Amino acid sequence: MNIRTLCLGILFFDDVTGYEIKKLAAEGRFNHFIEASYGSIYPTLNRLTDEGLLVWREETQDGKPSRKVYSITDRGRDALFATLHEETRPDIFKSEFLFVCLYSAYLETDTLKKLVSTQVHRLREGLERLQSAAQQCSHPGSQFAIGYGVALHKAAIDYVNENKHLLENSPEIWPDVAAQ
Amino acid sequence: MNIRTLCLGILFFDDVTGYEIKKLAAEGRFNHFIEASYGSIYPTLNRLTDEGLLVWREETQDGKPSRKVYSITDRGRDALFATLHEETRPDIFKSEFLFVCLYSAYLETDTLKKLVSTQVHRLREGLERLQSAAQQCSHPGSQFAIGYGVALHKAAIDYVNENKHLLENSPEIWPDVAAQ
DNA sequence: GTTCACATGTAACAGGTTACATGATTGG
DNA sequence: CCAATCATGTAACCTGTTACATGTGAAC
Repeated sequence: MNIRTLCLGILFFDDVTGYEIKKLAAEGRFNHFIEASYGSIYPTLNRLTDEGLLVWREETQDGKPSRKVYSITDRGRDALFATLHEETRPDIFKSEFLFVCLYSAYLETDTLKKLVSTQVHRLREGLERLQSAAQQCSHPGSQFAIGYGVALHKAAIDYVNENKHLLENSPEIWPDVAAQ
Repeated sequence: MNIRTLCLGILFFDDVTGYEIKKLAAEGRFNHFIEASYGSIYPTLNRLTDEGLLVWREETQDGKPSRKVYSITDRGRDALFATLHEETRPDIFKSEFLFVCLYSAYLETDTLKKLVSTQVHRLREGLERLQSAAQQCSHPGSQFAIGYGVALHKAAIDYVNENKHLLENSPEIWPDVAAQ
């Protein structure tokens, strides 16, 4: 999913600024399956505007800098839906955590304990973000997508808690540690 | 997880060729959380060799082209373990499937049915790949990592099967479809 | 005879990120 | 006064993919 489609997709729901797109991607209904930086968002918004898929208006606010609020155009909606009808590419999952786990038999108990606790902590944070996003979006597609994330986060937390002993006791390497 | 570390990580377990690294990343114990193309693997192997982290030998085989079999050096192992001790970056999950789901209320029933069946099909394939990898790797770290993937794939399949009605019936848009 | 699996590699390109640059206003 | 939040943007860089280029031998 590229930044271009993300911008169109967010602007389909709401008129927002580049700044807010980053927030929504990090915290809103998109939070668990997409990411974006300012360095990609702002140039993309300008390009989409040049192409006539977006328009913007300047909004002055007191107490805050003025901002460029973008809206999607009819042509923008068409472009979005053309993309939505293309065949989806497979999901991408990358995990440094699991990579390190492969070498658990060769790592110190402290390293492994920290690795696991960091992962569980991140999963719990992710779960909380999802649950707070779920309260803000009532419409069915978003509920489905957030529910998917919740289900996977819960499954991951449960799995790690039930199986972390496979990592942390390494009888081949530290029999004394395993014995305690 | 970059290709450099992937190469070192695979070569820690076995002496292999660039061609096999791609296969292992796609089918072996790494299959669900990493990806790599030849265009990144071959230049990386050459660079790691220049840096003294790998060595290679030519193996002639009858019936097949000769091949360059790489081995990790002591310095390569050191570099790998230095990386394994760095703080892991959070997992990355990207899903065009979930993105499209957000717009379910605006998509045709056929499009949604195909979307869901493609996703379930891919998840089942992924699950099979994981289960066949599990049979090949007995050591604890790999079992943990593969088990994590299995747990998440199963959770995803269950979630989609139990909740796809949220996507496919869109009463706001097609009341007649919802009524049947 | 042509397709498949094996095998290695390059070059152009795409799609990002990171760090930098700027600046207003609020709250501690 | 300093940090944080809001707000926009650029430029250099990095990492990796795609497409191309090449070649062997087996199986059908």
